[in-house]
Amino acid sequence: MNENEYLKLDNQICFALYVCSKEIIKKYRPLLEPLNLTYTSYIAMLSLWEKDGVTVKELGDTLFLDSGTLTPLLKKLEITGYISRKRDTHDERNLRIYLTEKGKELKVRAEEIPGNLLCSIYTGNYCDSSEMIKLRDTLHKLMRKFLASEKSDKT
Amino acid sequence: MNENEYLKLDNQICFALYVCSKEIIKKYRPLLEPLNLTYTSYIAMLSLWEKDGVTVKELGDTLFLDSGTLTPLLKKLEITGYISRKRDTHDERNLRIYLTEKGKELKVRAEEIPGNLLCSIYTGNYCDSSEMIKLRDTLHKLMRKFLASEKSDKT
DNA sequence: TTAATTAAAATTGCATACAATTTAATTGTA
DNA sequence: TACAATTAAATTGTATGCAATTTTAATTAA
Repeated sequence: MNENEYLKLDNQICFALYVCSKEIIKKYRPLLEPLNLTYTSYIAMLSLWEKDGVTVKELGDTLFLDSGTLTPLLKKLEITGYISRKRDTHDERNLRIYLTEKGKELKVRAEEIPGNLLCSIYTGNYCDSSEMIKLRDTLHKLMRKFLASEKSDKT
Repeated sequence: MNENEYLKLDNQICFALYVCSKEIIKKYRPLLEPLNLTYTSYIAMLSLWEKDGVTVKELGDTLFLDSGTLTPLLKKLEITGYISRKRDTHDERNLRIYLTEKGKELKVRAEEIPGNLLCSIYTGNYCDSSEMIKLRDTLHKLMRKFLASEKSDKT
């Protein structure tokens, strides 16, 4: 690849990631709207369905989001009635997020979403399942790198 | 993969794309700041360095962005002095974007960015170059799918 | 034990993204 | 030729994202 090629849009991995991420998120919209969720609140719920009672900090570490994004998002989820926000009794700095009954019940309705979404992506013969698994694994390797480099930033 | 697994965050390809895209864009920031560019204005410049004189619509098709995002972005690039915006003489609906001399000169300074960025991602032994090429190819397949599905949306 | 430091959320300000609507220009058609 | 339909930008409104700062609580060190 010569000098000039490096600036070509087609060679930018980040641009491809950016486009694919945005386009898939657009496809989530009609599936999430009936549940009163946006994509960001959806991944927050996914995380909480796996483990709730976590602090904003812990949730942010999992979702790669900071309090500037999470605070208003979680306030809305509380208003919608899916979660409650309570200060930790032992350390008042921590705000802990708990699923409400309504929030727990939502999981059942959410279960059909991944399948519906995959339908709109997989169909056709562009990508087979093994290629998607390989994709996910490569991305997870990258994510682990970001986690590691964030730690070293603090040093 | 059983029912419950589908909602696990680790199995969401979109979440992995979303995180990787955001984290890489963060790494661009310090490299782009000296050039007075944000990530979005950077990809707009990348596209214009390949081909300028295009309409907002054409640029939007290339970047997967709409006029709601591009109009304010391009106005800023015009103020910075990298581009000029001129209505097409033959069809006044079209706004054509041209690089200024300053905008063309910027390309030289931008040439070191892809290399610097890759350094901050590749280093270590998590991802080798062939894996990144495979990643890019898979993402390009997905992008072509999005293009195709957008066309069919209009039908 | 108090002052300095650290830590977690919240806040502020700026830059996207995009759906939906509006405005202006062009095209197709009766 | 009028006029409806279409098209391209721009505008409006909502929801992020994140850097930087502020606020409050807890911890550490003098």
